Amino acid sequence: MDEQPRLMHSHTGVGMAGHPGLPQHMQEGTGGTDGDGRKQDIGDILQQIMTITDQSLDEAQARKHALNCHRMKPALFNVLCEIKEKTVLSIRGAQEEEPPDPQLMRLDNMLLAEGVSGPEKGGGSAAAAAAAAASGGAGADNSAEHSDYRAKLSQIRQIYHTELEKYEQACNEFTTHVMNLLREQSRTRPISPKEIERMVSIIHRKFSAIQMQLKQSTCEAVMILRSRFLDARRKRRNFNKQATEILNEYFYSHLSNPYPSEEAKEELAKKCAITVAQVSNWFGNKRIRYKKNIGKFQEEANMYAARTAVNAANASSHGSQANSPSTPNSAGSAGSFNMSNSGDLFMSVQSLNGDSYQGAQANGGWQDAPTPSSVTSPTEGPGSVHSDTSN
DNA sequence: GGTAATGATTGCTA
DNA sequence: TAGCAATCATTACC
Repeated sequence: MDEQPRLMHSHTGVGMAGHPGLPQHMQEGTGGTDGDGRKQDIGDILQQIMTITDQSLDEAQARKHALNCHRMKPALFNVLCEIKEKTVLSIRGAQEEEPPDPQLMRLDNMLLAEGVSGPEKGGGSAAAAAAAAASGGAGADNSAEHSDYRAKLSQIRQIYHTELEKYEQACNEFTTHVMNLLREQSRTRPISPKEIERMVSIIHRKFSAIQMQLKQSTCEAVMILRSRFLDARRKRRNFNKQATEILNEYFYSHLSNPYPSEEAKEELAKKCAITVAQVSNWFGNKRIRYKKNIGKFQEEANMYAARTAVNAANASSHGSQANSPSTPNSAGSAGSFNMSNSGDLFMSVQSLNGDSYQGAQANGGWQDAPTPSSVTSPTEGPGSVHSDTSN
């Protein structure tokens, strides 16, 4: 603001006539008496402006009014505006041409993808569906989780839009205020419409920085929500009874070597409607918990052994009726897992007969257990179990 | 609310 | 890289 007197002062010495920026009507007739008169006018105006601050308020007001009504005032303001454009504002102008902020673009894209900005339907539920699919959760619980996720996302969306509206309103109000102020001031100091425009864009940039903060916080909130939704550990569900039974059946029927092959894991996963990784986790947990407390699992082991024995017996009688005794995979509920004819079954039956069910433990905690394929081999019999335990 | 059970994760090892 | 051991976090049950 204080640059104005300096500008004026610097140009008073040069003289307005003949100045490259001087409008035609101010430059014409510089050689005649009319031209001298105009020079005198401009000199007077500038002199009055320069001394206006030395005067009392009333005097200054009166002088200001007189200046405003002066016939040369519009021309003088034009010149001053042009000078301003060519000096200070041109430097600023060069800095204004900035590419769109990549950070802001990322935030906008994310908010759009998550359904926070953009149309109400679609993004959010799509994200929820994707998240649910990624979590690997099954069936009934998902709908409740979805609605919970959507409700929370909707809350975030609502807060975001309310805040955004507030910012936009505040920005508009402030912009209007500044524009009015500058228009008002343009009566007493040289302010071009271009300069007002520039000021508006500066204000908008300041407010968009605030908007970016809002977008960033919203993105963070969505990220937290998503991570909570996706975090399987928080949303742990016990496997259903049938799945646990299938896994236990396999475990106790392969007690001498409870290490299912990849194929067996896949088969179990399919049967239990869980992932292969979950099958691996389950067997890992089961092995270690069984080993730590065999006594506790004794009853469970006996139960599954009895069940497997019954299944094997049924299958055997059924097989003899069908005249096909050499089809090991047909026996028992475990079907393709080949639980009949295994050494583990022999051990289980032994335990039913009152023997201690320590066979599996006797092989050194499975440290020297044979490979899964050898255990599940149809040719394997009780003898192979003893060879296992002998290790 | 306390506790056991259980599925998942992490760090380490062979 | 699979498996072990410890641990975490949640669920189920009392």
